[in-house]
Amino acid sequence: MPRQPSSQPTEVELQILRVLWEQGPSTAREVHNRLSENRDTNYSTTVKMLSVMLEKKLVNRDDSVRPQVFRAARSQQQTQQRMLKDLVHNAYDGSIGSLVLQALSSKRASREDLAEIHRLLHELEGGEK
Amino acid sequence: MPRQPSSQPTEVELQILRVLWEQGPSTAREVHNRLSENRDTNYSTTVKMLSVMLEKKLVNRDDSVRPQVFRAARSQQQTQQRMLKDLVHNAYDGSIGSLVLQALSSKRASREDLAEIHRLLHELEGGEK
DNA sequence: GCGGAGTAGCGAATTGTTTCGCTAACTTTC
DNA sequence: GAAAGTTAGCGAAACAATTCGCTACTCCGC
Repeated sequence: MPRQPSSQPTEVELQILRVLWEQGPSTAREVHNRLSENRDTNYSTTVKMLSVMLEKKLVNRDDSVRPQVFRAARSQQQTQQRMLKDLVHNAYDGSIGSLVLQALSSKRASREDLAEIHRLLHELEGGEK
Repeated sequence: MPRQPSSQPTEVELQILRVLWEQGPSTAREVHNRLSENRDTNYSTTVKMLSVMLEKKLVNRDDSVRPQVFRAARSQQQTQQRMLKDLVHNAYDGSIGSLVLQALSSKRASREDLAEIHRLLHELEGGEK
């Protein structure tokens, strides 16, 4: 019996998506240049990954220009959201709270983040009757 | 050129680990029974997965008793911690704060969780001079 | 100690991921 | 418009994850 496809971007795919999120729509060459700063990888591989990701609809491709331009199909936020949800579901028994608790206690967030979190927290608590 | 192994438990492995965390040290049969409540899987598969996980050191096995008993090699907390760290690193550019913000704003945690988070937050803020 | 039931494990098949060599097509430059 | 460089893409190889059939082993009750 076959196994079910994961639907989540893999590690390498995520690296490519991050490039696209960071520097916006890019050619294969541009993606590759950025990517090869951190990983030792061949241009062919980058192109292939992009074509695989195109099939999975993780990216879009604009064929009307040369060279072709790739875009992330989903925003970073959407993708994070989904991955986070998956993690909570798979590893935290669905409890966001316990994830947050662990995140906060394990390492420290920046001062600004803490303030922001505090603000948001008040809002949430206020929101509840 | 080969690629590097992931080091993180996969989805199925995680399911097995969750069984072990929840019901403690268990035989293959016990793991399987629990597992097959949710997924349609063969006993052979469970045994194989356990043996793969043994090689990866995700679980320990006590051979001195029959049938053999499996234990999770790491606690749920440790595992969560590591997965969380990975997610933050791979998808959130290392910013725990932004993960927490998203977690809190996207869905709501339970009332108790919120209170707990609030308490912890005070502590953290107080802790910083 | 034999037969049946459950346990342990190997090895192969299948699918998914990542890699890159090689070729073709297209662009630019002279 | 030919040579040189760049881009696009296919197909195969290497490896990882998941599945299960089949076999052998262990243990129990008789």
